[in-house]
Amino acid sequence: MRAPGDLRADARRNRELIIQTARTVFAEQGPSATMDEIARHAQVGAGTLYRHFPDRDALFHAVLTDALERMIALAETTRKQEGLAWDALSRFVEGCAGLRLDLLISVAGSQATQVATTPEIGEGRARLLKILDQIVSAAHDEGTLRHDVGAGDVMGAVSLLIRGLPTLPTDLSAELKNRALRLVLAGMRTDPAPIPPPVPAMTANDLIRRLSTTGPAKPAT
Amino acid sequence: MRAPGDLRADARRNRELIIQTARTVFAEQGPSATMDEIARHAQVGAGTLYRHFPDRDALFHAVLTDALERMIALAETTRKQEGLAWDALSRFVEGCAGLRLDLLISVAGSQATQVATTPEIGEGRARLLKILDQIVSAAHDEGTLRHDVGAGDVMGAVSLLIRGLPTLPTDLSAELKNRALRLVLAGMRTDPAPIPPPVPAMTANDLIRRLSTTGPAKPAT
DNA sequence: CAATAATCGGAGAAAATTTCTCCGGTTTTC
DNA sequence: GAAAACCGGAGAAATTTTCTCCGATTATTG
Repeated sequence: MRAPGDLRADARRNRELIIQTARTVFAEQGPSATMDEIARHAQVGAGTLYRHFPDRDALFHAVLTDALERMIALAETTRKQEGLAWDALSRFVEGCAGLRLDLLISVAGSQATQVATTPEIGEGRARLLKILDQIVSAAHDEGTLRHDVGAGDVMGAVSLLIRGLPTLPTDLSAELKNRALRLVLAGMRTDPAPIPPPVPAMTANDLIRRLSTTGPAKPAT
Repeated sequence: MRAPGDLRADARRNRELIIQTARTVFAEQGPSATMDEIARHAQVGAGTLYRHFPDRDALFHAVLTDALERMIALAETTRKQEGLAWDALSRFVEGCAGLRLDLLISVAGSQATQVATTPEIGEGRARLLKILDQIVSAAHDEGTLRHDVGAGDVMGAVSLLIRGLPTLPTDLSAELKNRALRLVLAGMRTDPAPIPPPVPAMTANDLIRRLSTTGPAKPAT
């Protein structure tokens, strides 16, 4: 017998799937992405989406909460696991990119939706920024992070870059995003990065060539 | 007597106003921003908008062409005026931010709209990237720009950052964008930047405080 | 393995949004 | 100061989005 409030296995799976999918869709399209679009991306019927989340705000809130939890977990993990604060910081930033933990942190601060002003969300955000602040301070003390770079700068840069360029082919968008992220990290160091990774440059021709291939994945009409 | 095709003074003014406004709206909301929204931002009636541009594609094309021209002009100017290629590069990047010459360059390469595949646009883009490539090469030779950073990286970073975070209060969005831009530029240097500008860091508390104020400017309902 | 209960998917009506025209009023030009 | 060109925005038509309903499907229990 399942306790009330427990979901059936497939229901729980779907709920999770929807949240994860919605995060990337919200991240790319902003908080007004349509419900049907999210359902389509998650390959789930509209009914399923609405059963789990009565309206956009409910979904948005769930996504926000989930994303915050993940980011907090990520920040705490890296802080504990890495000896050097700098490594914790860069792993956090890269982790955010990998998980597509997105601009949500900033959307959460705006009046874009009612839900975003929830005390719960504000609290989570404050908690995250506090941890990030500790990492940043440690990196300052350590001498690896520029002193004119704060936790707000880190969050800001992540929020800006993480979205990618949804109108571009997916892989190109991802690559440009990662390269820009690397540059930001390099720019945050006091010294030239110890191992400037010898990735070849993306030249004008590289870009042009890859722009002329197919566009972003479009849902079937 | 005006030649046919010449517009009356007020018409020309409005046309220009619409293009400039549409650029920032497209940049923030993507190529599917609604016509009415653009009209509202430009403080112009819908009729006026449609008289000048029969449909979204026409407007989008005009915006794209205009943006390309400005970017090309900007690139050429900085290249001529600045002795150091690095200075030309950073002035170009900052100029793009200031003019909100935006992700359009990348949208132009996708299949987001039919119009984006126009030969005219592709040609302009290639021209811009060629100039940028020259600046980048010069900066490489000069020893100021990392060799693993190409013109594609510069364009990519600009496109990613320039959009800002439209869901945030305008001034906060602008500041975060500018700070991130500076970090990217710093990250592109071979050496630590000669004058690491002593702007105070944006701390976690700074960010939280400014997130709790009013959201982005919303049009009157 | 069957019975049962919960969940799924998607068609489609209702609501909301967007497009785009039309015309009375205003501004520019000669 | 008259004529031609342009402006603005109300609102009908078209499109998009929301959200419900129910037959089909899938998980769970004994």
